[in-house]
Amino acid sequence: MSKDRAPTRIQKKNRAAILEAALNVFSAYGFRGATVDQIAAEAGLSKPNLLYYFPSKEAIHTALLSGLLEIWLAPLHDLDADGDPLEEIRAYIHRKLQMSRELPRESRLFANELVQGAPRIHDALSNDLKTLMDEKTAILTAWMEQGKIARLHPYHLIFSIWALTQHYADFDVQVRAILGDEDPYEGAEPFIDTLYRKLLAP
Amino acid sequence: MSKDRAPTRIQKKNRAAILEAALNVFSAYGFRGATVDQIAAEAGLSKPNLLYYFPSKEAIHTALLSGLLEIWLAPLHDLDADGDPLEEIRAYIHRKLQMSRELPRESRLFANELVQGAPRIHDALSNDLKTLMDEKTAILTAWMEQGKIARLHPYHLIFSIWALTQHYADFDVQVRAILGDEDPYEGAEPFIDTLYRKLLAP
DNA sequence: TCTTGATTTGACCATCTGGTCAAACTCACG
DNA sequence: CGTGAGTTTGACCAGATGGTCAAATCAAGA
Repeated sequence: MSKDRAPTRIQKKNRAAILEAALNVFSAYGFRGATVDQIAAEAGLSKPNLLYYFPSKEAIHTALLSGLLEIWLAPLHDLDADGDPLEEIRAYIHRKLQMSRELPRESRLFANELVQGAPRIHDALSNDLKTLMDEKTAILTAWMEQGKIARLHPYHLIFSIWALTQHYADFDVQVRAILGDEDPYEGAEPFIDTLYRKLLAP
Repeated sequence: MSKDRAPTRIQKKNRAAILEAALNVFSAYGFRGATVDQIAAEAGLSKPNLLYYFPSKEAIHTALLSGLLEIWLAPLHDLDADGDPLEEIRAYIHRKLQMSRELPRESRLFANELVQGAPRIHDALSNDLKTLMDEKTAILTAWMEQGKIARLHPYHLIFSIWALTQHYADFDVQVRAILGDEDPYEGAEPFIDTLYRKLLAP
């Protein structure tokens, strides 16, 4: 592979195809359960060809995760201290729920990693995520002290939003086994909205 | 192994040791990520000896899951139509949260399975779980119609309880990366209690 | 104690899996 | 075109993994 040149047309196409395929396979089977052959087949490449673009299975996984982490945390990043408290939080919830609906594979990719102790993203959790959390919970705390929203444990407030929204992507099979044909998000959206409206009222 | 006789002392001990070891390993690495050698070592047996008690890796996993499913659904089973609505629900939440705290491995065992599409317990979800859900949501709906609790989508109400309680077991690493030394359940218990108190008020 | 069934194990096997490599092929550009 | 860099592949390898088996060891009742 070229040393440091700008990526060729083919490189761009194949790298993208590999990451897309890896997202499918890793999110469905976990790191250990996924095989390089499977990813290669799904990307329409031979295994050696895939390994021409990424040095190892681990490298693909890392590239995927770090590439997606930013997207994943973006909604929380957007929480604005200067906006209307209730509206900001509701917007955050709305974006998170939308992400569960539109990016369920990404959600399950992280879920797989987390359930198994996050061996490959432990650092990102303790650094990037922790920092972002501290920053945003400070905003929540300020709102609480100003009496703009109910006084609650700010960390658990965020946890609850994560839990409620990602549940629908991560445990999709279970939700659908119970709801049958009913669209999960049809009911989830108003339910969660009501929940936080009641919870956050000062 | 004996055909159908009562299990010997040794059989009892070893089967129990295997299931205990398998719970550790499967919950931490998922089905595919776990190895028979690892389970055998953790159970203090040689691999062939382990396979003398269970015919295959799959069989161990199945035995574990079906053996635990009952325990797992017990709290919901206990929800009593004749009790006080709010107290019944709060007691259910309390039991679920306690299970997350005391049986995190079991929670992650199911989480691993669910995130990956529940290939091995799909039937149990559509049958046992679905049946139990329908039965219990009927109770909730009745309570709502009697004006004893707020009118909400009963399925999503249960989902929310699952999501909020299991989050602490399943994504333990993430929670701890953020809370540091603080005991997650210390804050979670009152937070969740407050949440449902506000949510369910008619 | 002796015997018989239960238990344990070392050696082994087939398959899968991540990864390598040299050779072949393709493409873009002068 | 021709050429060199970029791309692709068949063949291959070492180690891991699930599982088998015959032989050895152990335990408990007659």
